Amino acid sequence: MEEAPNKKYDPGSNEGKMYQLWEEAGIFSAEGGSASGGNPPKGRGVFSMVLPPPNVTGILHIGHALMVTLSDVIVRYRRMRGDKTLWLPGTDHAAIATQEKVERDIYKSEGKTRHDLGREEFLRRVDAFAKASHDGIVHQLRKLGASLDWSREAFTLDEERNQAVKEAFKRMYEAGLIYRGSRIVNWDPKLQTTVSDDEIEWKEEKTNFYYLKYGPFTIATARPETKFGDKYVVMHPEDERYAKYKDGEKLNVEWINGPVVATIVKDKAVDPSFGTGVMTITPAHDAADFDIAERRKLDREQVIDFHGKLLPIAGEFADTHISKARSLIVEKLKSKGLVEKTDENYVHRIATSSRGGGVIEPQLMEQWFVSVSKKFKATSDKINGIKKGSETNLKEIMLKAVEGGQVNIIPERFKNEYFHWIENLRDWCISRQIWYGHRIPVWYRKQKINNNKQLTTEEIRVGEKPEGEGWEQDPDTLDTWFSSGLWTFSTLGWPDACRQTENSKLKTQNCEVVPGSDLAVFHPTSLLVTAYDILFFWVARMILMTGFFLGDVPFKTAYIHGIVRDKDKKKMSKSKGNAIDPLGIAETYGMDAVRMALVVGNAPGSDPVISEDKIRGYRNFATKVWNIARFLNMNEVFTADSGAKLVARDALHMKEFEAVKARVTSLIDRYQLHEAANEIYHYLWHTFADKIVEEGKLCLRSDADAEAGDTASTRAMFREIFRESLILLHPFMPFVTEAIYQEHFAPFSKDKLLASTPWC
RNA sequence: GCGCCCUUAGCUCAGUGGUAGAGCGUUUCAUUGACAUUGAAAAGGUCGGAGGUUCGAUCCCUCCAGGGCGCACCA
Repeated sequence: MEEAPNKKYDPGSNEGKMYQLWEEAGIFSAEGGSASGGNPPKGRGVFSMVLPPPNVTGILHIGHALMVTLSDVIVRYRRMRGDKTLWLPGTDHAAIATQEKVERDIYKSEGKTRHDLGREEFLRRVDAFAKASHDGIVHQLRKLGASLDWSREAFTLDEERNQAVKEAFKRMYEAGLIYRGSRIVNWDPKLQTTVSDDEIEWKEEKTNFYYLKYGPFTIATARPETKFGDKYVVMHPEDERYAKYKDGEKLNVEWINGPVVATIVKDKAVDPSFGTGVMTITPAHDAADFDIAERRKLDREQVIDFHGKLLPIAGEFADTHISKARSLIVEKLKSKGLVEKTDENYVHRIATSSRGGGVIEPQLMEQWFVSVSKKFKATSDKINGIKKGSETNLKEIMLKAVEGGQVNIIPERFKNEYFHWIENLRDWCISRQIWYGHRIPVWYRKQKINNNKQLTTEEIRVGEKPEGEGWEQDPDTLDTWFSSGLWTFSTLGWPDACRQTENSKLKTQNCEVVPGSDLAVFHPTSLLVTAYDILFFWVARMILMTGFFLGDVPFKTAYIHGIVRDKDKKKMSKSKGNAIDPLGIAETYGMDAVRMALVVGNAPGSDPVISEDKIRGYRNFATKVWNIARFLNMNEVFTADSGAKLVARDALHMKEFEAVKARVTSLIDRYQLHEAANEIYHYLWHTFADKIVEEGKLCLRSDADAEAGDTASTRAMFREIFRESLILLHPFMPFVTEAIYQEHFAPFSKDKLLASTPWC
């Protein structure tokens, strides 16, 4: 026996068609997208978002699907509400991540390093890889149903964004916020570059803790291999035990490679209760030691080179890699009788690079930094607590923007983490010793900049390549987050859309926004949807950059979602093999089902657990909705007179449905998407289908028993509730709802597409 | 060390100051004209523990236990 046609909803044959329909109708464009045809009606606003640009390191994973779905639900809703709606797409060059990926691939297939290929050829390879990734990502975003305005697509490393980066660098440099400094940075000897504080992963390690004799003192250390240059011995000024030693006093001590002159330093940084209360310091390889050296103007000497090998200061151990040196040095110390005891169960934490897993070696290096505490004059009153013209700094801007409520973070608990992070924030090292990324827009002639020397304009230029001979560009590139920090406004036409005012004294940041430009219309953006793992990397830095360049916030609300977990609560990742590929699974169950599974039950900020079972459950729901439509169609509901007078029972159903509409609407407005989706799901299946339709069947079938008015009333009620249910469900399950709408409603509606039908 | 979060049905998670919800799983029954990707029903929870506030607490407060996370960090 043959099956009835279209018994099952077939996502495969519908989803592509529906997306094409939307794109061709131009409804995703900010100009034509809203239900009112572009210009927001009175009382309606403007709604804008940028897509957190996915890294061009490969394909999208389920976490992207989550972010895209949550965003798309809201964007589609706002569009149906009649707002002038922009959702701006783009991709991120992801500097270090992309470079590393390509380097690995090349090494695997050709056995060559980037140095073998040379900068130019290597960058060509990276660009080719990035282009391919980009194309895949764009394809995937369409598959996900993302209603993005493709006419405004951007890339963090394209020409416009490069202009923005150069301009931003220049203005910050001129304001004194970007400076070249010699500071302790996190050096990754494996990748041969600095990494930011936030890219550090701390790992616990059990190791030996050596108590060494240093003249009359005993010092404790886990890293004897760094101790060659130690000539300062530090203790707390009020430590009774060492009261007889005076600050600045010099002592001769026998040390690893012979006698050295040790200088006593009394400093409160030492904790008298830890170890022996005395330590020697290694300012070139430890941030805390460096602070002391900086404060007390002490010498600092590099002991370990950038490849992790000991320098000549180590004497006989010079050129030995630190991983091998430790045991050798301990042997020597023992033979000299300098090892007092060894604690074998010492647990401490070592810094590793989250990019490549290499052990970080703190190094004293010259790098470019953004100062988070240097004062400058505020250029606007837009952030509560900071007055125009008053002195402020980047830290304060980041703090006040959230504290004052200009940026609302959902869920609220992330505010605490954010504040905590800012309190401890140090200057941001923005230079990277890699090739892929925005080259630092600084040119030198004759000599390089250094923090002790002021260079003239004959020696340094910032911004654009200067005319004339002999200029050489800084070889480094910028931290990828420098360009993504500009994202909300670099994508909207900054700096061109923001003319600098000639007569302003605050030339560096101040500018006038060109009326009618994207920047004027859409910035600050309404909402940012992103995962909590980049709260500091990105969210905080956007607030920093926008605060400085526009005196404003980048977005009014940040909706922070979690990290997708598998059934065992493990983070999904390709390397673990537990990842669900959103597109692969959607081929089986349909993208609508994947989207619902990502939304329902996933409270803001918490980690959603996604399993194939859950997706299958919502696939069943899509089929259910499809079959409701089939049933109603069989019973001539869609061709019914929608103006029929409703009998009391049907009017009651309508009234109850009004309450559902109100709840769904209010829940979306409050970003309770997980509840909103659940509400409409329940209503459609377990109230409308199971109760109202089942009950109405009698009325439709046994015409003999029913009054004509009853039947007409029931049909009209079915038609209206179902039509509006499709509207409520559309942001969550856009494909199946549009397919049903096209088949049964479009010919009778003056609006052609469900996606641009006004919200009910 | 400072701070945050979680602990609810067998599993994974929502939720609320007033008889507890979803997905999946389990049990029973129904079914050839929307849908077995179904329907009807059932089993299953003293909402981590102990106090407190309240007419009433799973929800608010305090403490405790277990788990997770952020930041800082000691040589």
